[in-house]
Amino acid sequence: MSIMNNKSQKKNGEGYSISQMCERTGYSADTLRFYEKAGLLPGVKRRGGRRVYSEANLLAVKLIDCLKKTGMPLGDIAEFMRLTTMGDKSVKKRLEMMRKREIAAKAQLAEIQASLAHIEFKVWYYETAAKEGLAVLADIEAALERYRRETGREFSI
Amino acid sequence: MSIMNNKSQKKNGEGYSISQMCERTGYSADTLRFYEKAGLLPGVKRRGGRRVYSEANLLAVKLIDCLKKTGMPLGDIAEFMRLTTMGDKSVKKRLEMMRKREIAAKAQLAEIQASLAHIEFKVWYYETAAKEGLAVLADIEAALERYRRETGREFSI
DNA sequence: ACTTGACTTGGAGTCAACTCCAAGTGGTAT
DNA sequence: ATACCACTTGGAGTTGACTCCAAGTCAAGT
Repeated sequence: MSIMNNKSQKKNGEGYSISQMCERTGYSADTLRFYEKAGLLPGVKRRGGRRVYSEANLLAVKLIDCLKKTGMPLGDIAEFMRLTTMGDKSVKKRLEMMRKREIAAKAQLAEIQASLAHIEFKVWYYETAAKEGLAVLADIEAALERYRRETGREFSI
Repeated sequence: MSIMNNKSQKKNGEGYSISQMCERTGYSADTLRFYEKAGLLPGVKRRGGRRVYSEANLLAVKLIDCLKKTGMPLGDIAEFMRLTTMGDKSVKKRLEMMRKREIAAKAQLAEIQASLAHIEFKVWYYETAAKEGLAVLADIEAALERYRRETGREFSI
């Protein structure tokens, strides 16, 4: 329970340790190190050999998380991050990449929505089968028609 | 240009060849064989050693596609497909699995929407940077505030 | 009968994205 | 001073999902 002494005063003046980054991002230390090695996190500083992450690094990890969720490969993310170290002359390229990502994300959104519609039909199907048995749903077209009637939802396989 | 003879009359009376399945599903022949080996497609028939896929098999592949898109591992899909071969006594279990999938799909939908919001901000950010330079956006909080003002969209990192 | 081409099998190889390990180090607490 | 523990590195191993290959088979057309 010590007040900081002369030397450790600047200890936590800036930046996060790797374990703090794990808490804040949900990524494991191994993964954060792996990302750095793979070029996804350029410019992580060291103090006494240890990694010290900046606020910008934290924002970068959050962006990586978004890009990954829309299916962007780590190699492409690394390329993007490399561009961010190049200032204004890489802005056009970065804009282009983000526009492509926007399209990809919208496409993925549509896919998941279609999948969800299918799964919701399956839930109804098995709820009905649990009550009435699978036999009454044997005719798939009739089952789909009944699903539309009962739920008001539009769905066809 | 032959009319079917006595023997080949029933040739295509029922079912699809593997190449027809590739066309209809977008999956490669290797992948369809791999899925069968992994237990995702139980009950594929043979004629003269060759696979003959039924309408039910086609529907199964379409369901696999949905489940995969919501992030379900192939092992879990195989388990689900095994249950579908067991009739009414597996309905409760199947319902349970589909309800879990519904939750997973909705969660994924929310994630992609959040990612898309982030990416749309980035597109605006680089569009603005392309016109005015990165310097005017250096203060991230100010940039976010300007983004909300200019686009009417809600977003914060 | 012979060629062609789409199919079969088992098994090996590839790829992305981690995940784990062993040996060593630096700052803090007793 | 010593022990502790979170951290460091390079590199090997794992997992999931394919993808490719070699050798063989079957049915249809010439």
